[in-house]
Amino acid sequence: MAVTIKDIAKLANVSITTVSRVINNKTEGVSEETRNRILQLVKELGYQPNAIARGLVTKKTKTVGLIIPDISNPFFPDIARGVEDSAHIYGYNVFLCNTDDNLEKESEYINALKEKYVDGIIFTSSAPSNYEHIMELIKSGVPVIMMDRRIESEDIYGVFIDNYEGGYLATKHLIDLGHRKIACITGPLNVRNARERLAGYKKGLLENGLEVDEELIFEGDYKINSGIVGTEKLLNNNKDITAIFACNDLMAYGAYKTIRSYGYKIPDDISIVGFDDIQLSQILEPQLTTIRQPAYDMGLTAARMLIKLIEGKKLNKKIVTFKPQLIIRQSTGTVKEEKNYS
Amino acid sequence: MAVTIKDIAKLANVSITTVSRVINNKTEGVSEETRNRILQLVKELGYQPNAIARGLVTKKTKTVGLIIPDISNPFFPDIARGVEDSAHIYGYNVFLCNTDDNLEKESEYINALKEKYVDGIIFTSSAPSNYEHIMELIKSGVPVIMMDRRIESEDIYGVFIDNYEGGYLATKHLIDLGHRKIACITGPLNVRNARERLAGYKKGLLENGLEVDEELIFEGDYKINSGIVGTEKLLNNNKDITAIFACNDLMAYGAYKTIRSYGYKIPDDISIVGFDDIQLSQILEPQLTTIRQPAYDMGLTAARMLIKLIEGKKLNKKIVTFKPQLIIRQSTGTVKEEKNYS
DNA sequence: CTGAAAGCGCTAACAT
DNA sequence: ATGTTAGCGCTTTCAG
Repeated sequence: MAVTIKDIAKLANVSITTVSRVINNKTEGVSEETRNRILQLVKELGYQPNAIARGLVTKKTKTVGLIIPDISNPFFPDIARGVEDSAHIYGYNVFLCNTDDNLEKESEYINALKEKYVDGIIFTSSAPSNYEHIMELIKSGVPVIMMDRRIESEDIYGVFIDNYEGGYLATKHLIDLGHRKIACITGPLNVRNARERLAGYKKGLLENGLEVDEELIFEGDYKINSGIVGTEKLLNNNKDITAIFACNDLMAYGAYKTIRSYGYKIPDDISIVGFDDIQLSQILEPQLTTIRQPAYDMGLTAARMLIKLIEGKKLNKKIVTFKPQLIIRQSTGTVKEEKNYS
Repeated sequence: MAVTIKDIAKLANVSITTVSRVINNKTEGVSEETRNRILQLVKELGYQPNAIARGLVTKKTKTVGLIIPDISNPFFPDIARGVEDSAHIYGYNVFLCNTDDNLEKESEYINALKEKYVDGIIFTSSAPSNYEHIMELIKSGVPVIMMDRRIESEDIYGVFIDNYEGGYLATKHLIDLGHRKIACITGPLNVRNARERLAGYKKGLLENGLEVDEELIFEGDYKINSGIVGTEKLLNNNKDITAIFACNDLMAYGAYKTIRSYGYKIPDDISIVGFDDIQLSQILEPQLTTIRQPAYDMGLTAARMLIKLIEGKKLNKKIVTFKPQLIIRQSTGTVKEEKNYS
C-alpha cells in the first residue's frame, strides 16, 4: 500500500495531526525543525496525499465536471481547453462528459458527477425548455455555470455570447456590401441561441428597409449536412440569392460544397458568412468570413467563475456576455452588377 | 446534508450493512421484503451513494485519466470521444488533461491523477525517450495504456497505428500515379511515429528504385505553420517536385496554402497526401487524399483495454496496432506530361 | 437473512 | 507547538 500520513507520523515521532498540518501548509503551530523533518520524510518516502480520504472529510474534491454535447464538434475543443487550462491553474481536474444533446445522458452525467462529489459543473445543455434537471441540480447546492446555450431561467450563472448582435453583424456586413437577397440557414430553432441569431438577421434586414422573406430562411441543425441541403433548397427556389448567412461555420462549409457543386463561385456569385470562427475557417479556400466567438476565452472565464463560486468568492456579474466579432475574410464580396440588376 | 446509507437504515429499521447490500445488488442475504422496503426509501429520499466514501474503502473510483497533448488539436477530439464513450458504457468517468507536450505538465497530471486515485490512465506522451515518469507510474501499479505515440519500452500496453505502413502507403500511392520527385514534410523526428512515417516513405521510394534525396525532406512539427514553411522551402529549392507527402493533415493544410500562394494547382501541378484523416480533410477543396487513422476506434479500444485491465481481466494482446488506410480523394493525380519531362 | 464493529486516510475541533 | 479524538460514508469481515 501507498505510504500514508500515519507512516510519516510514526517515523517522525509526531502525531498525524502535525503531519497533516505541514502537508497542508498550515503556517502556524509547527516548529521549523519538525516541519523540515516531516518534509524530508515526505520526499524520501514519496508520500502523496490521498485526495479521496481528504475529500471525504472536507467535502471538496478539487474536481469539476464539464458537460457538453460533443467534444468532436469542432466548436467545443477550444472551450474545453479553456476550461481545463483555467481549472489546472487553480488545482482542479475536469471530468469530460458528452451528452449528444440527449436529455437522458445529461441526467446520467449529473448523477454520476454528484456521486463523485465534483465541486461544480460547467454545463452546455441542449435542454431547450425542459431544464428541470438543471434547476434541480442547482437547487441541490452544486455550483453551476451555464455555457454557450442559455436557458430561460433568470436564476443562473452563465457565460454566453450575444447571438443577437452576432446575427445582426453578419447581416449588416452583407447589406453593406450591397446584398439584398440574403438567405439564412439557422440552427435548430428550439435552441435559444439559434433563435437569437435569426432575430439578429431579421433586425439587420428590417433596419435597412429590407423585408423578411420566409422563403429565404431554412432551419438547419448546426451540422454540415444541413448546410448542404439547406443551400440546395434555397438555391433551387430562389435563383436570385446573392448571399447566405449560415448560423454556424459547419453549415457554412456545407454551403461551400453545394455552391461549388452548382458551379457558382464564392464570393463572386454568392457571399457567405458563418458563425463561430472555428480554427479551420481560416484554412478553407476562400477563407471564411465569420462571426467570431472567443471559445477559448469563454471556457477560461466559465471555469474561473465556477471556481470563484466554489471557493465562496463574490462574482461581480452572474452572467458574462461576450461580444461577437465580425471577421472579414474572403468569402464575402460586393454584389456583381449583372446579378444585381438581372 | 445529503441523505446517507445511515438515514436509510434508520428509517428501514435495518442495519447499514443491509442497506449497503441492496445498494450494491448483492444478490444473496437480503429478503425480498426488506430489499423492497429499502429500495422504496432510496427512491423516496433520492439517495445517492457517495462515491468518495466508497472509493476510500474499495480503492476503486470508477474514474480514469486521459492525458493528451492538446484537445484543440483536431486529431484528439475523436480519440477523446472514443475513450469517453467507452468509459461511460462501463460506468467510468474520465479526467481530461492537456500537457502541451510538456514533460513537467505530464508529471503534474500523473501526480494529480494518482492522488485522486484514478483506476487507470490512457496516455499519449510526448516523451521522446525520456519516459522514466511513465515507467514509474506503471511500476506504481496504475494500469496504463499508451496511445498513439509509442515509447520504446517493451513492457507496456498500448494502442497504436502502423505508421511505417502508413508512410509507405502514402508514398506508394504517389509513385503509382507516376510521381518521381516526391517531397516529405515529416513530424518532429524525436517522436517515434514521425520517424516511422518517414521510414515508410523511404521504403516506398527505395522499393521502387527511387533514391532518397535528403533535399526533399523537411522536418516539421505537425503544426500548420510548418506545412507552410516547409513547402516554401521545398518548392524554392526543388522546382521539379510534383508531390508532397505531409506526415499529418494539419501540415498538408499548410502545404495547400503555400502551393496556392505560389499559383500552383492541386493536384494538377502538385499532388498532396496527408496523414490522420481528420474531419475537415473532406471539406477542404480539393478534398485531401490522406492516410486514415481510426481515431475514434483507437480511443474506444484503449478505454476498453484499460477497463479490462482494471477489472482484472486478461487481455489477448498487450499491444493493438491498427492498420492505416489510404483514402483517395482529390488532392492527388497523375503527373502532367510537361512537368514530367521538363 | 441480518447486524456489530472495524477501518479506509484524512481533517478539524478541542485539549494540553 | 503538538497531540487526542471523533468522524466523514461506506464496505467488509466475522458473528449470530
